[in-house]
Amino acid sequence: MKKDTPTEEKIKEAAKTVFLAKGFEGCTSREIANAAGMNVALVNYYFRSKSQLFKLIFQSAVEDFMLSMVHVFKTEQTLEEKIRYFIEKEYEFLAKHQELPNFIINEMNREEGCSIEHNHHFQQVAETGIFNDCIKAQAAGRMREISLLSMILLIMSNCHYPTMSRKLMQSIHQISEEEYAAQLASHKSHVTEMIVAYLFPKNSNNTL
Amino acid sequence: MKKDTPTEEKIKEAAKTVFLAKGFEGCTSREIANAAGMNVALVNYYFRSKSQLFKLIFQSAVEDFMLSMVHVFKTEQTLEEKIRYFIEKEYEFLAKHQELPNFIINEMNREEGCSIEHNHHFQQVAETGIFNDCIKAQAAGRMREISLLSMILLIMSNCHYPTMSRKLMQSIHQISEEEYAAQLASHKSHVTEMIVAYLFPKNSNNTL
DNA sequence: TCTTGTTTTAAACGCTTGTTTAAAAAACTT
DNA sequence: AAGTTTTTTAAACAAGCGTTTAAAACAAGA
Repeated sequence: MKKDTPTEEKIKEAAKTVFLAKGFEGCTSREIANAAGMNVALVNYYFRSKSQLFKLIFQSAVEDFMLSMVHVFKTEQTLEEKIRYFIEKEYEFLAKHQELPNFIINEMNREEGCSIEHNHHFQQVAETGIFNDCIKAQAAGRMREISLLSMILLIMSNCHYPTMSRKLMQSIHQISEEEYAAQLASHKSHVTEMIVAYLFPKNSNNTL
Repeated sequence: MKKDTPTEEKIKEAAKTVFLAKGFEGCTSREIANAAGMNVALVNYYFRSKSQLFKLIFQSAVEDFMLSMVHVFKTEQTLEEKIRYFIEKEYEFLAKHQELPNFIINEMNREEGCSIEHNHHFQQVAETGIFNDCIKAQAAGRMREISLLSMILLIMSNCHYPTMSRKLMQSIHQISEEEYAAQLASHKSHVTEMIVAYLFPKNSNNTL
């Protein structure tokens, strides 16, 4: 992997910012070039086309996304601790990368949109052994019988949606950016306790 | 409210389909006109501009969205029953209008995007008394202490996200549209039990 | 049937889009 | 320093965009 030129790097950075904020169709090549302080032609000189550049950014966004999971699941903890820690880290990560879930989901839904490179990333997550741990825990009766998909959906839904619907919720409840961020912090605890209580029902020390 | 002409109606219908599928920036005036089998100029003749037409569609989408809630909350049931029934109806509704949550959330996030008309719709939901019921139930200790925003987030997250992330989840788990739809059905039960168990912790008959 | 007003059409408008070009500037190489 | 390659530039390209126009087609009343 040879090093990128400074120009190449600046364009990539600008592209990431602009694409994440506005999506592929919501911005122009010139907008990206301006954000990078470069000539428009350089976008095509270094990346051939707008869509080629987008694919690059999209793949790296998916990578960011997945790597934050892998890191958590590699730790030495009980399954329940891992899930608690994961939700914690996910909220932390999403606070820094607010547009990421929407960006990925939109792009996947778009016609002629990018697809995720042959589940290579998901493979990495699987290799942490997290899913095997779940299956074992279920067999031992320590964890509720639930499909992996459902489990992932439960966790993702309650982590991603609150960030994705930020503007909608602010509008509905008439609250500011800061108030919403504060609400998210307490929501995170609810989410954690709710999911843990549901997935590990034997630990019935879950009152108020 | 005077009746629309057939042409006007056809364009609106086509616009709803196209806008919901591709978003404002993802489609063209000509695309909408073609879908309606009409001349491009008619879009401007009847609706002045593409964005004016979009605003119309957006507002009606928000209305659909909210009215499905109002209907459920007006029924005569206990709070717990209402929430169960709501999740049931919401999954049913979303199966028919898959693009709706993404459409609204995207539009709210877009710069220069539409905003929701001064919480008029949310007011309607509030008028069903559902929120007062919650506050009362919390005061009586029948319901967990949790902010209204958090409660709404819990329910919305677990209803909307599974539909919104359909393509992403299919790609990750390598399953077909039909398989995913089937999984959603069983996921709905998990979501219902999990949320009800968390919101009404005294009914501790929630084992496996 | 002629007149008036409305609806529909094809064509054009000016502008922006992604991309290419050909020349200028800068950076290496020997 | 001269020659060669790489990088950057301003300008242009065709295509597509939202919108307007002016004429044609249609409808309704007198």
